[in-house]
Amino acid sequence: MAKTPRPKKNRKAPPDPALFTPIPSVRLYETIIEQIAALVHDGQLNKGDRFPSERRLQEQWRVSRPVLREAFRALEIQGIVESRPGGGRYLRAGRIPHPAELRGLRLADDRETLLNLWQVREAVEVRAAGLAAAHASRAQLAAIGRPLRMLETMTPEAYRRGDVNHDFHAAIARATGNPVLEQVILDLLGRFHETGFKDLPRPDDWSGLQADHQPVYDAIAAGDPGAAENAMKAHFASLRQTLEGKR
Amino acid sequence: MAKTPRPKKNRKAPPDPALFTPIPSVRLYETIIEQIAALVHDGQLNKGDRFPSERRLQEQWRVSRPVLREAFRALEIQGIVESRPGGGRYLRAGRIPHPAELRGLRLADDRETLLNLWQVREAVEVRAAGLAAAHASRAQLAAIGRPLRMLETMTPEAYRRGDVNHDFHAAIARATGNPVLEQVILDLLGRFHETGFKDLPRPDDWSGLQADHQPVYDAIAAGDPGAAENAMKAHFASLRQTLEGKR
DNA sequence: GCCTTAAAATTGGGCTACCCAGTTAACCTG
DNA sequence: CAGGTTAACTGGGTAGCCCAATTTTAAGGC
Repeated sequence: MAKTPRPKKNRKAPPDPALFTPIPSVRLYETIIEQIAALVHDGQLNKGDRFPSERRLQEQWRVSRPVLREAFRALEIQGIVESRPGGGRYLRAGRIPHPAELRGLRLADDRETLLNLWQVREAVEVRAAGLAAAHASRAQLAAIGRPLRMLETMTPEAYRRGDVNHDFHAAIARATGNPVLEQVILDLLGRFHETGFKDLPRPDDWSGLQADHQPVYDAIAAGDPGAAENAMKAHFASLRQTLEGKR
Repeated sequence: MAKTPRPKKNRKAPPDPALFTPIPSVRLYETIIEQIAALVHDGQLNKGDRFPSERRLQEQWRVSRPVLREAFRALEIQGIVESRPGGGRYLRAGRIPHPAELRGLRLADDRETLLNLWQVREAVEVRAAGLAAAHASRAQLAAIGRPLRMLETMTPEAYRRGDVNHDFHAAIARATGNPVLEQVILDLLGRFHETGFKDLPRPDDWSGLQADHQPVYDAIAAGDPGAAENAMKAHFASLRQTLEGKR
C-alpha cells in the first residue's frame, strides 16, 4: 500500500480576511459528519451496515483518527451509529441530520424564542398532566407534591435557582409513564430554565405559583385527566401573561 | 508533582461473567462528562465562567486530551459549553444533563416505544396543525399540499421510504412559524420513521392515508385552527388503531 | 504615570505514532 | 468436514508534538 500521495491538504483555515463576525470557525469533525451523511445519502451505506474502519476512512478523507472519533462520537450520542470495540461501527438510522441540526435544541436567548419554547411546553405538558392523572402511582404522586409543599418554606435564592418549579414539572413528566414524553419535557425544561426563567415570575408572587400548581396536583391526585389538563392549561395561560407583559 | 493518587482505574471492563446482554460498555468520555457536571453542580463553576485548560484538567483527572476533547465536544454540540480556540472553554448553561440524558431521543425499537412516541407526536402535532392553520403563508400551504398530491401517483417503494408522510408532517411543522416546535417535531418524526414506520400502515390503504391527510390540509387552508386540530387528532386516532392492532 | 505596542506564555485544534483488549476470520489440524 | 487455535483487524485510549489564535505580560514612548 503505497502511501505516496500524501497531499496533506489538511489544516485549511485559509484566508478569512475581513470577517468581523465572531467567526463560528467550523470544526473539522463537522465536515466529517457531512462526509458520513453523504455516504448514507448516496445509498453507499444502509441501515445496519458496517462502516469502513477508522483507518480506512482516515486514509480516504485524510484526517486523523481523533477527528474521526469525534465525529462518530457525536453521531453515537445521538444514537445514529453504534460503536462496538473490536467489532466496527454500525449505522443504526436511515437519516443523518445536518450538523447544525445535530446540536439539539440549542436556542437563542431572546424573548421570541422564550415564547416559542413556552408554546411547545404547553402542548406537551398539558397532555402530560392528563396522562399523569391516569397513571401516577402513589410514589409518583408524592414526588409531585413534594416541591409544592417546599414552596411554602423557601428562600428567595432557592426559588431563583428554579429547582422547585423544575422538580414539579419533572415529576409530572415522569408520572406519565411515557419515557419518550418525559425526555422531551426534561429537555424543554432544561432549556427553559437556562433561557429565561429568572426574569419570568416576580419573586413576590410565589403564592400565585402555588395557586397555579395546586389545582394541577389536586386533579392528578383525584385521577381526573380532564381536570388535570385544564388546570395545567390554566397554569400556562396565567404565566404566559407575565411572559408577554414583559415584552 | 506527585502523581500518587491515581484513582481512576481506567479501562475496566472487568468480569462481565454471566452478562448475556450486549454490554453497553461505558466510555471514558462519559465519566468525564460526569466529572464536569460535578464541577458545575458543586458550584465551582457558574454560567459564563471559563473552564480550566485542557492540560490542567487532563492532569487533574488523569485522562488524555483526546478523551477530554470528546467529552467537551459532546457538551459543545448541545450548546452547553463554548470552545474558543486560543481563548479557552466557557460554560454557557447552568445545568449539565446526565450523560444518558444527553443521548437525545435515542430509542429502543420495541412496540411500546413506538406507542409512546406516537403519543408524544400526537400531543405536539395536533397543536402544530392549529398553529399552522393560523399562521401558514401561501408558500407554506403549497408545501403542505405537495406531498398530498404526490400520494396519488406513487410507487410502493417510494411510499415505503416514508418520504411523503414525512414531508407532509414536516411541512406543517414548518408552517407553525415556531422553530422550536418544528425542531421537536422533526426530531420525533425522524425517530419514528427509523423505529417503526414501515410496519405501520399496510401498503394497500393509501387511500386511507389520504383520507386522513386531506381534511387536515383543508382545515389549514381554510385557516380554521380548531378544525385543523380536530382533523389531525382524528388522523392520529385512526392510525393508532392500526398501531395497536399490530400488537 | 499612562497609554500604546510588541513579545511571550497560554490555549484549543489537529496530527502522528503507539499500545491494549475484544472481535472476526482464516487456517490448520484431527 | 467439524472444531479449535491463531493471526489480523478494529475501536478505545495514551503520549507527545506542531500550529494558530488569544491573552497576558512586559517593554517603550509620550
